[in-house]
Amino acid sequence: MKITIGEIARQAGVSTGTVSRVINGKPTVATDTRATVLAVMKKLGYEPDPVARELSRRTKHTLGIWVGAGENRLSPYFNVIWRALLREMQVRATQFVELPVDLTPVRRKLDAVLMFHCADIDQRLATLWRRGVPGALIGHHPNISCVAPDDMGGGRLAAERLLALGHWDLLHLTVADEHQWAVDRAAGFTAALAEHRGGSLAPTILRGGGSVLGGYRLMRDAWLQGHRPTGIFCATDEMAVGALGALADLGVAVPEQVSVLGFDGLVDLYPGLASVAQDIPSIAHEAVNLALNAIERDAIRHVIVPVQVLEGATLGPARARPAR
Amino acid sequence: MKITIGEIARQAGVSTGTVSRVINGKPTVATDTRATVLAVMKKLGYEPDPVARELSRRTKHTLGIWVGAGENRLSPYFNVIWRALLREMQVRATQFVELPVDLTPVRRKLDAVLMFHCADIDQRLATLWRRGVPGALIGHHPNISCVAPDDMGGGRLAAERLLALGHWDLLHLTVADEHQWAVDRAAGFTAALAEHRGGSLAPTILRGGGSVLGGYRLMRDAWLQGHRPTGIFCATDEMAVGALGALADLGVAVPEQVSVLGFDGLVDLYPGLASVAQDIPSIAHEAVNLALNAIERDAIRHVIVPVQVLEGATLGPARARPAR
DNA sequence: CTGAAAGCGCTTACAG
DNA sequence: CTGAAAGCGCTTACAG
Repeated sequence: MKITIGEIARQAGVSTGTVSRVINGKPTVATDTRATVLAVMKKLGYEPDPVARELSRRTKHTLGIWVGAGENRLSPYFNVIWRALLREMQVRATQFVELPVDLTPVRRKLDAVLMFHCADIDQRLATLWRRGVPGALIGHHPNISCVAPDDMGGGRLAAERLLALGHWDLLHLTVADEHQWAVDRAAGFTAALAEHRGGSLAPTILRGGGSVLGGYRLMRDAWLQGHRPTGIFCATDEMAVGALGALADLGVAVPEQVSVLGFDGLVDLYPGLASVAQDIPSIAHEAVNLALNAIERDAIRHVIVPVQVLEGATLGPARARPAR
Repeated sequence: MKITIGEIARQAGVSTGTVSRVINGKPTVATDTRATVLAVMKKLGYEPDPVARELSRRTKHTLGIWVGAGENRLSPYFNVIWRALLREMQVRATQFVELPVDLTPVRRKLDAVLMFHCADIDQRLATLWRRGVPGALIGHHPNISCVAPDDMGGGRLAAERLLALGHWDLLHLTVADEHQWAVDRAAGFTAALAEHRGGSLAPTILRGGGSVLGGYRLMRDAWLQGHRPTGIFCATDEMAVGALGALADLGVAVPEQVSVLGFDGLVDLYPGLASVAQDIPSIAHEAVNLALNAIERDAIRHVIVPVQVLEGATLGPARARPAR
């Protein structure tokens, strides 16, 4: 039998109204009443039915997702985070609508808008402000609640992992466009290498397209121009896949001759790909949280979600350093 | 004011129960009563509230989506169809769960399962049959309701479009794996070329990986081996993007020297890409329909959704044929 | 701080 | 074939 609010109320000896209040964190509940109810809920493993909540709430929450014009909606990363967002909203039974790039004709009432960081973010925030719609952002901005992966820390982790494997000639492939995440990943990587105890190292940084083909071309051209790195850190897994493709075409053995480390954690992209993984479910969870909180005009919060290195077959010890 | 079932009932002069019955297509409604209600619904632009339906339905429908082990869940195509499916289920307020490759440990009751065609489809159908779970398939199979794009017809359309532009040396890039859709696209393409009034043509067919990189390599190698087609038909847009990348690297002008036509209609993948477009929203709609109908043990149906050629900048008239 | 009650928009036995 | 009524699982004024 599905366990409902009524059952909780019965076992806790209170009314369903009170149970509802504790579920929704209303302040008007006595501390010990709250404790009792919470205890019963936990004991029974109760979870509110999102469908019922949505139906009974007078004003339904609908969240708009506003994707920038430049965002590649077909990229694997976007794919994964999009699914995570939808799943999150499904759990909360929140309606969502994907907003067109041009918001002008949208008449529908939006309770809040979730955005990805994009070039014209300031303009977008102004638009929302004008319409009085609160929002949250996946990315960085001082004037709005944000959530982002720890790009800088991830860059450091990448460096540390490669250093631990003895790598001494590092290449960083990243995107030509000035994305904050790309800047941060490169900065973290560079900083950690500079601080290396075994002697300060500076990576070669090459910039190009962020897709598989971009990574392919960067890697191929770098190799043909004589670059012979021991370790390669790519700003995205897509670029890493491209780089691996180029290395394969060039007959370079991975990881024997060179190690490759990606960023994002989309290991399904390539069997055995090592990557600095984002915690995408957490990012999605926080993002929806922030957007929903923004409806209540909560304080602006900035959340940084940790990343971690996923080991893989593309990572190995560095080849020996030639005697100087 | 939101328009509800009660308002319809009032204006149609019937009870809400009756309105509900016509909404749900129950047979026990008089023909003219049904007509009246339908008319009022249309006049008011009424749409049932999916949340309310879901809540009041005694047994909630939950649809499982069972993705094959070999399916690339990060591909743009999968991406798009997945989103279309979720949107469809959102509209119907149907719960959905993504099923693990191994169904054995799944205890949750599934009302129906939606699958993509995959290598071990027979085995999967047997599993469902054993568990008494109905299903539907995106792809082809005689024993279950299916929906698929018109792959064969799309192959023909591709040929006809290229012939109309005067192309006379055709290359078809496709996947090495024996997917039914790939077989059908190639078959339609080949058949239409063979029937060409200006004289029967046979395309060169090259097989490789289905990704961007696969298309890149096939195209590059073909060109380096001396192939000089006037028109190229790729079995997927991803391959087309790869082929375009290779042509760019080789300094071949598109469409002046060679035309490229993809398949799927994911034009966001590459600005100006011409493609035989699938009607993905319709496919998703039909798929969810079939799965839901399967719950009622409806007859097996096979639906083929039409495709159409999307023009684009990668398509142009063929270069002149050298005198023989 | 808390309870009793109405209501969200639909569906579905139960009668007739 | 159709209506009246109960109910899905919650939330929220309204009283107290």
